[in-house]
Amino acid sequence: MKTSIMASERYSPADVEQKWQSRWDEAKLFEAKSEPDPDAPTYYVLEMFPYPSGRIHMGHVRNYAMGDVIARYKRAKGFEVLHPMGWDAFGMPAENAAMQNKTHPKGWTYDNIAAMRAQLKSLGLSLDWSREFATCDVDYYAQQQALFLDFLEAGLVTRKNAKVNWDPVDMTVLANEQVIDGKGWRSGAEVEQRELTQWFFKISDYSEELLDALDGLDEWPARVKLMQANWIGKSRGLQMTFELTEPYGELTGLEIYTTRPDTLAGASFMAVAPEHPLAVALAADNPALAQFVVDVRKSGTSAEELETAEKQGFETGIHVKHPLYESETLPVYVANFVLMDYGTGAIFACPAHDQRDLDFARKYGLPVIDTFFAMDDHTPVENEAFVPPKTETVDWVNQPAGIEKATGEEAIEATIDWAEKKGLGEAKTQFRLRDWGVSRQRYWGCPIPVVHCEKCGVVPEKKENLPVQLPDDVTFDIPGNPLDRHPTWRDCTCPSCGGPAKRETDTMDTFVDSSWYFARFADPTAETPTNVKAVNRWLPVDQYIGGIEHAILHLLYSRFFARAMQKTGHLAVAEPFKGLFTQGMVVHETYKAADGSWVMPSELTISGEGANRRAVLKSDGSPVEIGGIEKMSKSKRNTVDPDEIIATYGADTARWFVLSDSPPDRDVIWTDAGVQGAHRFVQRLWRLVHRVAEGADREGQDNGSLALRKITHKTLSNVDTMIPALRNNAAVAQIYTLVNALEKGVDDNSVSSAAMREGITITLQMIAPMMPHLAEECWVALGCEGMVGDTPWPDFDPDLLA
RNA sequence: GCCCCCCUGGCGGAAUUGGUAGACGCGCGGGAUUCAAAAUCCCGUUCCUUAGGGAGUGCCGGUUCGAUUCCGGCGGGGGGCACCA
Repeated sequence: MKTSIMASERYSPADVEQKWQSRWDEAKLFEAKSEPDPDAPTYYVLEMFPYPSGRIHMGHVRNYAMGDVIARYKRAKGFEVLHPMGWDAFGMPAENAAMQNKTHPKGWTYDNIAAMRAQLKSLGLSLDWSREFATCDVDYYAQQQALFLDFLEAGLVTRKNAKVNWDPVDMTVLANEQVIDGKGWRSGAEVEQRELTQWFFKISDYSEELLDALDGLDEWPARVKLMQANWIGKSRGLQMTFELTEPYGELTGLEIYTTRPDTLAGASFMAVAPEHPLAVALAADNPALAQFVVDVRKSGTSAEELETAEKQGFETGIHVKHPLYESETLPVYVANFVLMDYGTGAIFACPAHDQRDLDFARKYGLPVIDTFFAMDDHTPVENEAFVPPKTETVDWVNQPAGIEKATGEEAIEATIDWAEKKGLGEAKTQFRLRDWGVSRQRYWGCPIPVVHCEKCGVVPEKKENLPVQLPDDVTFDIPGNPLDRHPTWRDCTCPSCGGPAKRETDTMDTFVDSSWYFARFADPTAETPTNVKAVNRWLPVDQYIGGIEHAILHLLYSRFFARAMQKTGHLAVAEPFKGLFTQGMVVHETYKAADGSWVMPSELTISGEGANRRAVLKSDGSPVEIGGIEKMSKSKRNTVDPDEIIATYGADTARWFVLSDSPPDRDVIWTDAGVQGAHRFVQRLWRLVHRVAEGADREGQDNGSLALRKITHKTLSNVDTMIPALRNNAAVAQIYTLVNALEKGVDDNSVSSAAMREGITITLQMIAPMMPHLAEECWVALGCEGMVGDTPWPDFDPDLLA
């Protein structure tokens, strides 16, 4: 059957794209085989799975288009490819929607998934939909509960008290970023600091390993590794005890931690955290101190508040001996700027060399000792502390270890040695990384599978009793966790003594759900968390792609989880993601109407250019201010709906545009002109293919054939290195150059039909990962065999590269 | 405050290891086609210029036969962490 299409006819994506999506489906082209050829190399490409908010946005289009290029390319290269999709489906938005719209989180979530699945399918992604799951599927969270129990048994989970932000109206714990100006972001209620017993994963046991193993991740962006290293925050210092001048009860000394023992000679006072055992003990007998502790606690823990919070202290009347000068003593304060959960919760303060200590010293009239550097231009410390440089050599005076000329680092090491020899303290490595608190006082999450028994205490649920399933009959008409007030759900039998008991009503942080989903994709129906054989065949993920905003939490938690799963026998590898790529955002200009409201791009007309660009409302022609280029967001109304773009130009144009303009790790600016340019190329290629097809039997003069073949193979060689490096913008530019040459060859009839056909065929194979529908349709128009999506990647001829 | 990254035409950006700066696209200018438009095609497009050239990758300096690329300083923009002692 031959369809005759005139070269003047325009390519119509609407007619074509769905057809090819169905054909790929029918051929099960993208399903990873369950019994694969053991000799075939495997490749696991994964994009961070979406939260089912309701509709996809351009960021999704970019993310999934990038992954799809790799997946289709590797497939053509002969790899057995796993490219799955799922849904990060638990979380607060579903509950907020339930409260606002009187829906049920479950219905809301699954409706959203259905809508977004259809949208994703319209993009023509080479996804293995047979492996799809949502983290709120009972089958998934049941296995997550099994994992939790295994972790608990392996000593990777602990239960302890933690200070949290408590919203007394919504009756829930809030994350720091949900506290705005000391008030709950939803309720507006004054947030309280509460101490609650919470479940924690002991990620801090792995601080050293998570840090060291970063070195081995050579396919990760250096930036992400650095951010994780900073977050883990390893520091070396001295832990030492300052002797009290007279014992307080049992206590004879105050243990502190410092990373700058070299500044010991400048010590002027001591400070302990309000939660420090010494402070607590003193407060018991001292109402003024007790009141001080309460006052200090009232202030929030958010970043902004801490930044502006003034240093506050309470003089305890207790003193310690100065370790260097027998005759001197140092007063001990309780201070709001000392953190209980870092180091020992107590510090020695050296105001001359630490800004915080200086601020405190000036406020409370404490001495500032700045005489122990023989700096040439030594100026006395006033209101700015002098921080001794770590890597520059300076002259020291009165240095405890007797140092005279050394860098800060050398001085620190020498002082630690000195202190160890004198028996004052010992070298100690501290990490900033804290244990991961996973308890959430929420309904729409994975129930923590433990039981509270009056007789036995906290008891893990038995595995055979899993899953602990969320009840469907809950209401959201009053604040708080519906699980807490459910009439019967909490009632259960103690797995230990068989007596009556109550279920834990906290659910897990949704970051837990996303910390192992990549392993579940290897066999999403396994009756254990992972099918060990399958998971070890596919993992680690060869190429993981997602936003930089997950550089720390999600990626670090997943790295911890892989280790925990390794320890509990669910996984063989410690690092889940071999290659990582963090893509930039899709950004767009913003527009503001005269009344200050944001205006959507589709509501206005733009004319002129440069300084003369003007925007007016389509409705009434009133002027609109053109604002900055920002991340697409609903609040700024600068979004472009993928559905509309697909309806107007087709999925291929949208994909081509987000892949072409900007380097993949940078932001791409969405512009109408850019999309039209991308679409212009779609039509150009379509016309070119037909001109070649129609001229197939016409012999060219052939004097341009060799030159064209050289360009063809050079382009192929370049694209072949650019696609695996995700340098799609560069690959696109290469393809443009080739297409320009092909058009020229057709125009001046200077190329043999064989060389022309080779050029156009290779072009189609190169664009197939990016614009798969167009490539298939052109493939047919040229009369090529089978589907281009099922055709091996072409080899370039090295002889033609010179 | 600490840590890190970036800076190339009107715009997004190319330039494999230090070797022809500005590929490719967008925009813009001119032209062709058209009754006209859309669509399409062709030519031009870093700046200055006395038309022979000259300058040029944020600025100043250095290394080098040669620097967008390496080193030092300054300026501008962006990001991460943050009372972490």
